[in-house]
Amino acid sequence: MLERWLRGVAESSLSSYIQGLGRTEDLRDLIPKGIRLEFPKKEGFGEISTPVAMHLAPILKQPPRKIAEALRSGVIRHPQLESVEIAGPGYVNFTFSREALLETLEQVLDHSSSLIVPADTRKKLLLEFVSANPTGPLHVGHGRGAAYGDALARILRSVGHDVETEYYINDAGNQMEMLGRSTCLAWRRLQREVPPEEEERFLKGGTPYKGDYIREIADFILKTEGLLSEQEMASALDPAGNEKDYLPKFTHISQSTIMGGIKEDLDRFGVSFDAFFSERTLHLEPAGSGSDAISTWIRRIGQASSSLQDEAVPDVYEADGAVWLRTTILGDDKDRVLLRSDGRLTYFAADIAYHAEKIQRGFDVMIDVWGADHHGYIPRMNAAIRTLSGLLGRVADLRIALVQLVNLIRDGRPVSMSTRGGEFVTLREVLDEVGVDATRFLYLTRSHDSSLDFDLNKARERSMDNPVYYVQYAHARVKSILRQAEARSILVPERWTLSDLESLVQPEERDLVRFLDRFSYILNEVPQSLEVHPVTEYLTDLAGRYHHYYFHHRILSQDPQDEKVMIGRIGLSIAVGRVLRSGLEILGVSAPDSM
RNA sequence: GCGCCUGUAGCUCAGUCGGAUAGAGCGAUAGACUUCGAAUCUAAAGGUCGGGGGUUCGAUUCCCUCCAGGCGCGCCA
Repeated sequence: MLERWLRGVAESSLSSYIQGLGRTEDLRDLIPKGIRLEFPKKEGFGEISTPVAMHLAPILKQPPRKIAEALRSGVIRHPQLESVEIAGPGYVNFTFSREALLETLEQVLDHSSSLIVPADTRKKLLLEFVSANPTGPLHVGHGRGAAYGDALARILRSVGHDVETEYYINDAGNQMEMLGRSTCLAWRRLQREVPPEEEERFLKGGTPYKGDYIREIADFILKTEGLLSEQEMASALDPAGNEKDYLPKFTHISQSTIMGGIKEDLDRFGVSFDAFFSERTLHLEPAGSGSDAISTWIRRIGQASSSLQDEAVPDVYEADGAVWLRTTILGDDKDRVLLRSDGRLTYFAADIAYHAEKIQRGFDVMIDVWGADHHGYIPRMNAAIRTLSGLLGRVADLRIALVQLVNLIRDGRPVSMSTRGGEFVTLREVLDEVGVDATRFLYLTRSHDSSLDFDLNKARERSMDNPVYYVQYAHARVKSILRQAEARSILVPERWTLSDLESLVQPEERDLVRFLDRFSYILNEVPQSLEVHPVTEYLTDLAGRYHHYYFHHRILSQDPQDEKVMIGRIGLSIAVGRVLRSGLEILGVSAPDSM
């Protein structure tokens, strides 16, 4: 809040200085990135600092200290600032007045005002995440994507954006058939031995899905569908025979069972989606064959592009009996097939259709959260988006966030995982073991772009290795103090005024107040960076500062003479509690009143 | 072979799209509960920012190169 204000006055001060030099450019033209503001960690460099004078010096051909001086004289008259100092080669260090800081505290305590200053422009965003294939339960890797995507959605909403979240279900293609065959085979095994030749023939040389969940589904089918005669079984398992009747049934039951389990897990994890989008629906349209089919198909998606009806789609061509998209123009290794020579669409083609659909729904920005193993997919998707932009006549903005691997650690050793072999730790198992709060928080302590070591032993510990408890404890501590105050019948103001807070004079108090003010700033950085971990880091830091304060200054005084001081400190505590609760909620973590 | 991510204290990691003396936690060391919750706090210790070049007034940050680890390179999804 103070940061936002300071940015404004600094901009106008520098702008008038630049005009005074006889230059016609806008400040934004000279430094497109804007004025850089920093929060110095060291004492003595002010509360907010800027090296902007050094950035402008070579552009304006003026000495940095001179620019700094101009900036200083332009802002110093504001009562919000206690001092503005120029240091070193040309840093400008701002220190806020006590009144300005107390006013921000008053705002934090005002329940009618939001803790968070909204972004300048409200955008319509579509956030797609998790999108795990419905061929098996969510594992720890999906869990990280779920925690990240959900927290990102909450943060983007908290700063005022209009966010829709979506889960793309890959319910088409070979994998679904293989899923059906896998459960069918397992179901068969529940009745009698299956000779290897029969298994091989049935699976058509493919690799079946394994794992307990396949057997459980088979068991479920056995219970609901019963046994079949040997003759019926034989036809059910014959790849050339009766599979049309049986296989879709197995596929359907398997998929809906797995998807139901995924939704249960997400629900328990506190992750919700506005919509689930089925890939299969995209394959129903259109008919046709060859490059003509893909063109009409893409056009049908882009109904807005009526002017293109009879033109060839750019970058789409036919070769080797298949239809290709020229993705190499945007750095892909090779062009990619859209329509196979057998007339079926590829996964990529469907994904393009899906994104075309997104674009037409009118989102300003699409954000896709993918597992890191999909990074090779980025160039072709960017190429596709470019083609779609031309086709649909509007520029589409796609941002892709890759979530790196999760390494589970137990007893100091990595837990080996292999999805193919059905050996993996499910999200559900982790939630059973360490709980929702710790799991979510730990997933968000590192940048999504770095691989994460998830230590199951430490996740269960209640130590500083497990910062979720540290933060929750600070919140519980605030609540505990308030309970004490109530028990002692201390009169806490319902509506806080500056005079209630004037007693806050300690350096630790000032530090806390200005740190509370930074909450909004941290959240407002997220839409650009798409990084969520600064929020967990901020909360951990805030909790630490409060614990520190608590140990050095008694909040509830024994001495009735100190009532004024006590009220101020209670106010500060309430403010810390509000920000901690708000921050934890934004991460999808609970803020218990007692632990 | 090519591409993406990573390499910072013993360990796990921050480091704000080039800025001031590189920061936390854990672990190890020494301390603090007759007082608001010790799931906490305090103190000191710990660094050739993977190696080497380059650009710059200034590089952990940008460029090149090498080394190490992870992941990916289908008319699979």
